[in-house]
Amino acid sequence: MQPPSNISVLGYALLGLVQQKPSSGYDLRKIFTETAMGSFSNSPGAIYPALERLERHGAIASEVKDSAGLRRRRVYRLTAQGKREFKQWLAQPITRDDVVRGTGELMLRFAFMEQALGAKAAIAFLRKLRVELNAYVPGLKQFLRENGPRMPLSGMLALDSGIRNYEALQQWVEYATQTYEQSAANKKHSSGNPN
Amino acid sequence: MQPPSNISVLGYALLGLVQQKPSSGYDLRKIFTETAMGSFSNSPGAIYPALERLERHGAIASEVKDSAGLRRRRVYRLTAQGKREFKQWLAQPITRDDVVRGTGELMLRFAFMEQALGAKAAIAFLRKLRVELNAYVPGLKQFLRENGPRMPLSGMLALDSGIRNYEALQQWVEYATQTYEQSAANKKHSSGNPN
DNA sequence: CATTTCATGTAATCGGTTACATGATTAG
DNA sequence: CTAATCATGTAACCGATTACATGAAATG
Repeated sequence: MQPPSNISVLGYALLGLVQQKPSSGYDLRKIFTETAMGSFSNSPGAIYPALERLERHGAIASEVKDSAGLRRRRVYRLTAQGKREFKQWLAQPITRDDVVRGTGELMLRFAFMEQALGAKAAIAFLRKLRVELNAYVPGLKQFLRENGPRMPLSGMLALDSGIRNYEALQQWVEYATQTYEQSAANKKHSSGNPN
Repeated sequence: MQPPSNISVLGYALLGLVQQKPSSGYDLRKIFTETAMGSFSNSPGAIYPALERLERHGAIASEVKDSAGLRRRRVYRLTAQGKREFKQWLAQPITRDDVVRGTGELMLRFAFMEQALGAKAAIAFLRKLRVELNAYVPGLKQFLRENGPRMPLSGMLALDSGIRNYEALQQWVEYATQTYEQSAANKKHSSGNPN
């Protein structure tokens, strides 16, 4: 239990992916280049050291596989400790800072949330996100109303773009909440906190 | 004319701000904490070294002012070279990577564009952004259609959120374009490339 | 057989984070 | 006089970027 987890966002992204499926560094790089997770670096100089750090930290463990004529691959899987730390990261309360700093990390957390914490946690996350957005967005709009006229047109528009982003996020929160409630209604079992 | 400009995004944000108005490090920190530019770090350990680098690089110049009982302030202004490099950054063609990596930097560029390059450049920027978005977004939607059903619900929704962001941006591009065309029509002069 | 793709690394550099330090000025 | 705010720094650390290196297997 090293000095309290200093895992970077990239680190958590990697944890989430190896949790879904044990993977090699190469697999993970491919995910970053080929799927919609392109906001992360796919460079070997980022991923391989990050994996090494996570392994040293005890969050993942590796095993070299030499299967069937293919080149040797070092496959990582999540350890029990890693799962614990990953869940902790997911379960963090949403802060205003999370919303200000950009919603990328929040979305990353949400993307992995259902699998790791269950549907109930995902719904609670959405509820809290709605609250934070409702607390934050009106201030932005007010700022635009008050200062917009005095700003250069492009500056004002850039700010407007940011606001529209948050508004789109608000709408998404409603949509996502509905989707979850429907899905919870459809299958009557659902959503106990999975191991 | 040092090794070709290695200015960071924060660096360009600072250039843009001191271009609008010569400022001290403290002024700039306040802007990052108090206005909607909160995505940038307001920590002294980020800003003061960044200003020093920019000055060493020759993009800004400083002057210590001791005006009227206040504490000494080191006020930075943009140099001719700095203005040149700043414009270069603004005038860069929009790449697909700019769109994939996140639209924050693009918006920062747009926010400063009118003042530094004129309305025509801003309109051209919007046109190019529209093209890039039209080239990128359909692929994302297709990916969602094809893989969504097989993804965990929260993963699918997170992807959907990203797409909605891009769609909101597309709508904003239309709105911003119209706004600029109106504003260009209103004042018949407008939009020659300012010095 | 040559080239591409698979797959994992390594080294230099550098910017940002965190935390601490310092002094001057204003407010209560 | 004390506390808060103004204002500028500094130092340790660390993660990401960039670029290079290597070598094996598959492809043409």
